[in-house]
Amino acid sequence: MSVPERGARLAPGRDGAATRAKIEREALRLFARRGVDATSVRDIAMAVGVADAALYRHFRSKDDIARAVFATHYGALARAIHAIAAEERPFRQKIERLVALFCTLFDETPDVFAFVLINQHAHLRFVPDNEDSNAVAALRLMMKQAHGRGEMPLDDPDLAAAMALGAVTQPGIFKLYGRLPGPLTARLIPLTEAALRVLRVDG
Amino acid sequence: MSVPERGARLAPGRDGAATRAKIEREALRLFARRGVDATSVRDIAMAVGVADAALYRHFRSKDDIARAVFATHYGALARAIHAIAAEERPFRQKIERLVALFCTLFDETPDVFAFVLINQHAHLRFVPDNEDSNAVAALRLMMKQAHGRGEMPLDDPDLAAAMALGAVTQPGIFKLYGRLPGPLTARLIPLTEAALRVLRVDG
DNA sequence: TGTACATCAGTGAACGCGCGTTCACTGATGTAC
DNA sequence: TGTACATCAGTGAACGCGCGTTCACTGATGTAC
Repeated sequence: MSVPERGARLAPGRDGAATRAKIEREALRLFARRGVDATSVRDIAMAVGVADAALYRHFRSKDDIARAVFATHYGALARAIHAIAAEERPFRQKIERLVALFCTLFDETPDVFAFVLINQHAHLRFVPDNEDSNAVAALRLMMKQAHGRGEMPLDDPDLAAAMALGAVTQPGIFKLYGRLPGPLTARLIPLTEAALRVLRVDG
Repeated sequence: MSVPERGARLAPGRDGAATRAKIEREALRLFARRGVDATSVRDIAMAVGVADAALYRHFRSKDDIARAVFATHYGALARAIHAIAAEERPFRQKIERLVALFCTLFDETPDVFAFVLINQHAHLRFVPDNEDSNAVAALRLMMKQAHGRGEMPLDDPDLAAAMALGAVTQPGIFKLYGRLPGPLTARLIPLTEAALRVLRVDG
């Protein structure tokens, strides 16, 4: 057959795209739990079930793996925020949806949350400052729009974004340390309320 | 002389306590800017102006240096917060003083802020959970007290501490990334206002 | 359909580098008598 | 005060380990004619 059928059986571990995806998945898991530096190339290879050298068929270096994992998840977050910003709704509802997005992200994929949070310091300087790649730029845009439309009184979009973001993510960090029990989604109402009050959008 | 006078001249680099202090100082600077893993023992020794092996006269290992630096500054922060919590004042004023403390800390010693922030993940699990060693425990106590006295309505001290802490520290992180210009002290009023509103202490 | 060749995803072994740490040693300062 | 010894803060060289990465090679799959 010239074109492989969907789901065609290949020799075990011979599907390149699947292996690459598995490398990203296992690397995320290990990076999130131990940190990038404490995770060796051999650790990742062992988790994937291949020899160390096989990783270099899919990525140019260990750093390349870390960058790819970060770009994937941080970019997805940025686009999700940007999509909410672009919706036709009152600002108040956008904030509600945003807080729900963060809580869901945290509860369903805590590894993504932990990895992005801890590694932002290392990677953020290489992320372009546009709303489709940079979650913070997307947040900033949302604040700027809301202020321009008279829906939010704070006139500094960066400060507004920082304060609201912190009020929501810091509880996530506390949860990582075991200081807050239960799913974050259970705190949806107080967290949304806090974000709205920081931004002075309440009544 | 049997007891060295204060300020007595020793042979250059022969004052043990001074060298130890300088190691902690230079290690903090390097750890804050590059991270612990990216800083080698040789880097620290070179910054101090001694041979690598000399560090081992003062610390048992590189990790011991990192732990000492973290304990020093994180402990000082915890005690400062605890001292504010213990003052005889209205809660509102305590929050004002707390936000001022964070802003001053950030503006005057950004290396301390960056180091503690980035390395909390690695060290916090070894910090005891009492108000004199753990900044978060001190904050928690302050929230619990305020709620007990009817000065702050939120009944979950951990969640309250997390949300207020995040609203204030995240702008500091933005400043580290160059997203917020000028000293943080210049934002004292909006930051205090944000913290008070998160905690529903405003009027 | 068969044959020859290219490509692709994998292997195991090795390489060299930088790292944290240890070693034997030095010389200045402190202490005992 | 002088002498003998202990302690302390430093040195330069070396060690071994684990790391990221490279290498030559293998065998399965895809492609051309």
